[in-house]
Amino acid sequence: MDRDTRMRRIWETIQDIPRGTVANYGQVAEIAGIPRGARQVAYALRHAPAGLGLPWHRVIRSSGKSAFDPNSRHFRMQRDRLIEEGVAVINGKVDMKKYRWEPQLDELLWKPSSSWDES
DNA sequence: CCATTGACCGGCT
DNA sequence: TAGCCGGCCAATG
Repeated sequence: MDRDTRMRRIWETIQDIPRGTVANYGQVAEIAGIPRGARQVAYALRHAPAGLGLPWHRVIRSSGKSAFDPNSRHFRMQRDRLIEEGVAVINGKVDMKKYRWEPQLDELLWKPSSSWDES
């Protein structure tokens, strides 16, 4: 799988994260068909065209914390957007047990074959 | 080709 | 709970 295909799958997966829920990097990678690709998700997110309008704020670390520096503009934007969606952020942390995206099988299969074939 | 980097992760102290 | 640490893996230098 080449770089563009990987990034495309990652972006598509992130688009699927429902409002009011969050997903961690490793989870996005796995659903995108890239096991152990957490760092690739970070890369794809870093290089995503702004025009895609990805809900990037719904992607956080497995620890429940933002990947950004607490003093950064990104951190505040992420926190504010999550709160606006109804996701509780207590002491900079999200309760993963409660808000983690739990996609059902049919949610993963509605996509076109291009997203689940291998090679 | 080898070394470093990074919006990461999970186990262990 | 908070770090530290080794593992991870594509992109960069």
